Amino acid sequence: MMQHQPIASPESFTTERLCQRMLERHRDVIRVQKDHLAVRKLVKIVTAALDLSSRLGFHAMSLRDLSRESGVSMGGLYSYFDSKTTLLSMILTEVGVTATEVLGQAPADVRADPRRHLDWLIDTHIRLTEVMQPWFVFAFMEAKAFPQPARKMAVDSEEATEKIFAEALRLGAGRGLFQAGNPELTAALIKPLLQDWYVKRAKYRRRGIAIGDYVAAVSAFVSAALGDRPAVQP
Amino acid sequence: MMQHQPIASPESFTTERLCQRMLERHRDVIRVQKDHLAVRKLVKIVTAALDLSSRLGFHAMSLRDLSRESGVSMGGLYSYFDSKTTLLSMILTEVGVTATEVLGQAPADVRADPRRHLDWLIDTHIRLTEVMQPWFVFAFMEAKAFPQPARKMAVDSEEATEKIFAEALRLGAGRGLFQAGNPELTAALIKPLLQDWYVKRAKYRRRGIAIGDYVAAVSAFVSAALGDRPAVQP
DNA sequence: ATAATAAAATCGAACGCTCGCTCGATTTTG
DNA sequence: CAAAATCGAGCGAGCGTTCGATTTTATTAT
Repeated sequence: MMQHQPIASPESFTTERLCQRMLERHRDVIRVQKDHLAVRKLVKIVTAALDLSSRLGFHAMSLRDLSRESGVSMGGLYSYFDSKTTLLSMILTEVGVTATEVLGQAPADVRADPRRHLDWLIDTHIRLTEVMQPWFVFAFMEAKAFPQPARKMAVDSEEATEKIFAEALRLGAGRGLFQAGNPELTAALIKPLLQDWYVKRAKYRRRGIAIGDYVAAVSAFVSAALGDRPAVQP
Repeated sequence: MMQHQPIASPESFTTERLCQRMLERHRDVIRVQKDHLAVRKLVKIVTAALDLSSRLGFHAMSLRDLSRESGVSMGGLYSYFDSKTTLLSMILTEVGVTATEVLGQAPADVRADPRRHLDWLIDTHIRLTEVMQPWFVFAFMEAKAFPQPARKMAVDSEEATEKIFAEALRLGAGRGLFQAGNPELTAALIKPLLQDWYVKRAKYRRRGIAIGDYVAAVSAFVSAALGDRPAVQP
């Protein structure tokens, strides 16, 4: 608990840690008091919820399904949320907060160089969504079913990410590194390239494309589009 | 009925025509016999279904919602499908078939030039999904809820589209027009750029980005990434 | 034109079932 | 042995679906 925590890298976001953060954030709703018990069950519940939702969608998942799959009784579930919709919001919140937090944490020296910053953003985004794949798919697919406040948060989180990209592009264009006539539009086009990795994860797995290949491909694709000449031996 | 039909352009796929095709394809399930009556109601039902689904998802839409919104009674709905799942499949089938059909119809002279073919594919894909936006969003979002056969069709349709892109890329690379080391992966990266236009349609509308701007941006982005130098005055 | 009529299309109340959710009884924990 | 955590049967509401009654449609006879 008190141990020193390194700067959060994508890999550090295990389900366990995410559920810990979830517990802290929703202490008012979660009625179980002992942390170690609460986290242990939360992991079971959230894991089952993400799994069931990914198969048929959150709405199609009944709480009886969730109870069976997680091994927590119907009544027990309601010690962790006060409605099915609250569970939805809790998961989404965690995704939004984490994404914004991680992507805003580029080291100063990386941020100073727009070219490196862009590569760092691409790499970090893809690696984070790889580690939290079920979470991100959930947020992406169920976003429309959110209650108003959570929904706005999802949109804001998406826009925040795009802003970070647009800022790096603008800075790079200002220094004559990129041809980015319209940084906002270019950032908007980079986003779906990153999202495809988790939205269509099964496709890339089927084709045997590893995460490193994908990062490299997106990175090359983007920098070529920006007018960066690919690195060649002199 | 007997009138001469031009080569299908994206714009020709009105809801009315799509429902006509839907009727022909599902004559065995649809119990209404008079075509003009059937098409008129199908338009109402499908329009309402796409609208309601886009708001909360297909599963969350009850048939009472659909009945109210479409103006067709509960019993009446069941003259047009034999289960809620069948309605889902009917809409998906129409999307898959139409996409494959339209994108495979590039004129011979266009197909002969990989550069033009690529631009044609980008332009046609975006314009088709613009005209059929609710349909494509539906297929994209509800794909996981499909019964096995319809689901496979969705995946196949997606792969078919990508194959057409990969083929053009391979041809162009062979002629030394593009740097496309891995046509499959490049095609896989182009796809989400096209999908973003309909999946995040609201975002682009909010930002005042017109379809022509988007087509141009994707086209420029892709050809830059492929090593095509942007056209400049000599 | 109009009225009569059989077929087609439409309707909506009713059925059985499953849903989200609650709460008193029971088990586990420290 | 309290307090905390967990359980699962039971509640009312709303679901997808059905089906006999009713209205609309297209055709025929006047």
